[in-house]
Amino acid sequence: MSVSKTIPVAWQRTHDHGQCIAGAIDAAARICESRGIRLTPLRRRVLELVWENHKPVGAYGLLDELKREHSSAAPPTIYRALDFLMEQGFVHRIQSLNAYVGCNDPGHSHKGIFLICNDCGDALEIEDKGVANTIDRFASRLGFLLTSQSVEAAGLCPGCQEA
Amino acid sequence: MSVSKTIPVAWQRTHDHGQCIAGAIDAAARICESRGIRLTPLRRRVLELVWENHKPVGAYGLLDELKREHSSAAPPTIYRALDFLMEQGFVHRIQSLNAYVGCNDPGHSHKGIFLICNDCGDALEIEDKGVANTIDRFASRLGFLLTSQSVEAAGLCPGCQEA
DNA sequence: TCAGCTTTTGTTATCTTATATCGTAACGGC
DNA sequence: GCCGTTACGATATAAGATAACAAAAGCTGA
Repeated sequence: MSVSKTIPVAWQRTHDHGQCIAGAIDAAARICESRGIRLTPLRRRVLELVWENHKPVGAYGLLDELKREHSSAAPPTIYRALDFLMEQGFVHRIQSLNAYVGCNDPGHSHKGIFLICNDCGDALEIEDKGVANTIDRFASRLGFLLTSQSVEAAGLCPGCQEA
Repeated sequence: MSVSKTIPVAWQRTHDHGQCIAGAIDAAARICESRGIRLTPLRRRVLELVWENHKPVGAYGLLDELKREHSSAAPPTIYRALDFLMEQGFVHRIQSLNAYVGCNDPGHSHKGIFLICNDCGDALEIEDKGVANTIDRFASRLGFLLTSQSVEAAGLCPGCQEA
């Protein structure tokens, strides 16, 4: 894969999928192993499908793909798998899109930021402590006990601005 | 309204609704006036309904309330009104709840943070430049052109922790 | 090994949220 | 008063998510 000079590398990371999928699945498998839980064929396949789309995908999009090879699949099939994958931190849900995307860095804190392109639909996950810490400070100042947070920003990615 | 000593005042702001509704409607009316757009009776009523619930409300919840007095209301009625109110910055959408809430401070930047209580369902809007600026910096560093952002944190508010 | 438990998946139905589409009515400038 | 624009009415349907219960698969220990 060649890297354009006009587009920051960090943005392109999302597009660099070829080998990433296998890596992500392997990582998930190892994590499951170490946690003593089961990455069943179904769950593994859904995780693959999430990664094979290089963009956030809706649950029913995944379901359509899964049905091609697994005709018994129904909405609960997908949602159960996604719930599992999210609990384990392998997949993120993009709230503003009702869509799901593979986590670049499972095992980590999951307090990332998503930059979502309104044109091409791609989403870049940024790991950052700064925003999360600011939110933490606000919460504790107000006596609020945090359990999760979601930071999403939408706009136009470098590639789509050119067009 | 009395202010508990164990709960930070800022959190309680959300609950102080009595006079706020009229104020919010008036503010919206003035802003519409100055922008040369129309706060029709329907739109005004939907804005009131949003405020009358002191928590984020779903579109179909609003629709049920609207139907009582306006039997012709249907989903598009509510969604059109909400779209208008959001465009004008009078109402926020809470992505993680698919729900809508009045904006404490229309006319302002709309780069707030929401702290959402998983127990009582209340949402506190915090105006903060820090998080927004951090996101802006990330975006411009990556060449991303921002148009909107959504920062939501969930957990337990002070009141619900006591229980 | 197989009985009994836990976890996962199958199956059907239903619920919630949101849009598409097309027709009609109200408003506002000229 | 005409006419373009904007707003609303009405129906249908898409899209997203969950409830509830049955069946199968995997694990565990006698």
